[in-house]
Amino acid sequence: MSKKVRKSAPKFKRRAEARPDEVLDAALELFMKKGFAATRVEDIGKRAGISKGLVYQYFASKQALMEGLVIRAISPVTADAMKMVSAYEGDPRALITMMMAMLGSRLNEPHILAIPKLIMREAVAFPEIARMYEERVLRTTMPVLEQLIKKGVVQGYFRQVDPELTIRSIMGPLLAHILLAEVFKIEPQDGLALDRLMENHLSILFDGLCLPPEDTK
Amino acid sequence: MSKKVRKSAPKFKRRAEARPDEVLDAALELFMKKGFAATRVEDIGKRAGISKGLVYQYFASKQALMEGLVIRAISPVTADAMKMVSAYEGDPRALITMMMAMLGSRLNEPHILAIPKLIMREAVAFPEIARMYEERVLRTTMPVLEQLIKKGVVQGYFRQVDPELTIRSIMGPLLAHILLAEVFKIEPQDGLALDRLMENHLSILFDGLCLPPEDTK
Amino acid sequence: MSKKVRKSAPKFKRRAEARPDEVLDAALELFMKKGFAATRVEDIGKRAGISKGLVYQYFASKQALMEGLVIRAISPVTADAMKMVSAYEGDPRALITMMMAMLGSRLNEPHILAIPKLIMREAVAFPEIARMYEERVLRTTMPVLEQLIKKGVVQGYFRQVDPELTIRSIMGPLLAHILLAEVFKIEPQDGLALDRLMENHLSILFDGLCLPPEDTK
Amino acid sequence: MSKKVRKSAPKFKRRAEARPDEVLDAALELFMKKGFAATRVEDIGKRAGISKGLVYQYFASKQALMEGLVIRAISPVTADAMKMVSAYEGDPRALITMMMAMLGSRLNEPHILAIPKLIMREAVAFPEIARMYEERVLRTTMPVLEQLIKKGVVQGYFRQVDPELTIRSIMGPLLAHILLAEVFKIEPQDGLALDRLMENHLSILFDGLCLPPEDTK
DNA sequence: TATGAATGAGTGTTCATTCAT
DNA sequence: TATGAATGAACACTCATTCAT
Repeated sequence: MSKKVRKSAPKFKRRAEARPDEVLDAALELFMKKGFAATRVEDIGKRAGISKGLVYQYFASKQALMEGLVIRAISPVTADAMKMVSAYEGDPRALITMMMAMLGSRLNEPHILAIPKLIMREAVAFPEIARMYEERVLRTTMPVLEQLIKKGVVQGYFRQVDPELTIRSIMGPLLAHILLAEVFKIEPQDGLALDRLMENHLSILFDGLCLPPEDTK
Repeated sequence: MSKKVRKSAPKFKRRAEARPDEVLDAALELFMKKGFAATRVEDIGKRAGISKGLVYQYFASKQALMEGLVIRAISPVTADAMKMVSAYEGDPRALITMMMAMLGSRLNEPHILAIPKLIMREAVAFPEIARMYEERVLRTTMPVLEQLIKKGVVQGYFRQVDPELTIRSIMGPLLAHILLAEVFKIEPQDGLALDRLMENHLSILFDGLCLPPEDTK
Repeated sequence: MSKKVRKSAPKFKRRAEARPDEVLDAALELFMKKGFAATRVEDIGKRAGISKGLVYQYFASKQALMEGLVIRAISPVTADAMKMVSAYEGDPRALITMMMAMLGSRLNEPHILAIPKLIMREAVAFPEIARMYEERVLRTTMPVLEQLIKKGVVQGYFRQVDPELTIRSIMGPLLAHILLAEVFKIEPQDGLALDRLMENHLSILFDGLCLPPEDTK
Repeated sequence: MSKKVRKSAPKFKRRAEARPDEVLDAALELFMKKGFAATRVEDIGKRAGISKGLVYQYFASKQALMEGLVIRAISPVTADAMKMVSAYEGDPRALITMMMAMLGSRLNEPHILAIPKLIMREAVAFPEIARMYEERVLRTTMPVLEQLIKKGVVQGYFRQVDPELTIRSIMGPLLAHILLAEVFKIEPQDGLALDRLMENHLSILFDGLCLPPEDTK
């Protein structure tokens, strides 16, 4: 019974369509900056330019924001790229190089990069979300990439190697760099660094780290 | 790691010196399992077999527990291994292989592995800790490892490569595997997988992924 | 991470044993005065002389307070009185009169009366509690009371009447008075009123409202 | 009571006059089912087939809905019935029996019954409303009913009894039954039960519970 | 040293109420 | 007239931290 009547002048704004997306943007930004637990729903609202209560109009709970973030990020990632890859027929090295470059530049967009970073961080608190990400992203991409290696082996481009482990060798430094950069704020010349890392890395992968035997002689 | 809660007869007198360590063990276990924010100080005490209040006798705050964890983990890692490495003179490939094996087996101990994983996760909330870890661990090890590559190049074992980036190429898959395994619970045949991954990875690094030119002909 | 350190001087008190009971007393008082929904847990604590947080040490939730209230009230009511009744052998009118007097005086204690009044009010919001009350109190007392009427009929004290409905005729005005008094604040000379009501009521029940036939002639 | 939510084609033009009534119907239904506090204004609107905002066009606040409910219920009850009663001249037992029957059947209509039940429940939160109900309903009816008893005594139909208390004896079981039925969901054969209760009750009241003296002899 | 009772700041969430459209 | 987007006060509940014992 102790409801009080409004007293101060509220300022309304009204503009409903793009809101959920803006709220997700705000949530992502804050989750990244302070972590899920330390982010207040009210602050998400504030950053999205709306009130706390309106956030709940779009997302049923703070956790639903987290889920919404992942859902939104998952769809576009998967299908197209993989279709292209599985249709490719020539020298796999060219494709791998291209893909790594593309992936690198994609992951350079904070918007995209943020999601795997976020999942990585909050996976313990949200096992279902990590599972969902694995299911939808990893389970889709890994087999295709492994096929790529297998074809390369069959067609005589590569030595006999374990496809799955090789994929990990290829992707590993990229992921490790991203994740460590996240933690240790290696951001100044970030874009550059990533390109150079991948170039160096692929050159090693394809040519080997060691000097070729004939040069050694 | 697997401390049980003492409930009945305490041995003789509580060896108070070992306490902080047991508290840290408990904290580490819980921080790993549920994350820092979701772990209650009381539960840490319970797992260490003491009361909530006594935890505060040893650590001034929950955050101090986090710091204590990192402090404790940092010292032993650095010095010895690096001294050994910088003194090494022979074929760097052998040393790298050995080191990766050693690192892999060390990181297979959950006790050791937990710290970098924890830092990775909670770095956002504890920037100082991430900084401290970078300062004390990374800044010490990276230059030594880079020297190893440089020497390898100078002595004619390796091609001309960027030492820093190459270290990242070498370490990347190991780190990536560990971190992704963490998130996506790739644990069944974990130990094995890591060994095989490193073997495959180093073989690629050293020999190259591609078939040698004379075989191609 | 935004936990602040205590600043003001807290005053502790410490005295644990009788606390849950005191909390229930406070809760009962406030639930009666303002209703369940309008009562704040903090106010319950305040009235019990403790903090909000400590209330939760004893009762897991606000609703648990409600349940605790009913549990506490239920036990003493049932058994003893009913045992006495079922052992009684003489003129049931005397027993009924006595029981109504006793019931009336018991229900005059606000402590006792409050529970059925509370249940009545909040039953909609807590159907399980109403059910529990019915189960434990009504199901125990009604059959015994009906037996009393049946015996009275068998032993020639009463006319052939429906035992259950007759119990309701007997108890009805008492209950109705209590409940209406609650709502319409008929409290000034409450005690008196209730006694007089019961006396008048039982006299009517036993002798009938109408003049006896011989006086009518 | 059983208004359905209009979803599609609205008749012609909304007959705005009937709206407040429909809103009150919806409010009553929900207040009964879930209690005042647990009922959301939006749900009231939804059940009335209008929007939340429009509810506020008709009623200034949620509490005003409560008041409106009581206001609407109060008027029709009072005058007519009482006028009839005070004009009655014959054997008051017949009138009482008839009135109880009528009252019983009236109170069998959920629409009518709901108001006193609601007031009973929410009286604590709305003392003014309880007061209003007392003022307008009880203060009007009780004196008339008491007159009925007094006349019965004067005209030799009844023994010397306290009129007010006797009214309570007569009405008590009816009210008690209704209220307890409310709480404890005694609804299966409800209508029947009430009839039988009143029949049994009045028979006891008029003839007494005990066997008449001549039968005892 | 050791306990856990006690505190209260902090935050997720709800919902009555307002008002731009 | 009608809508529902928008607001923000209010409150249940948690838990780090303190301190009497």
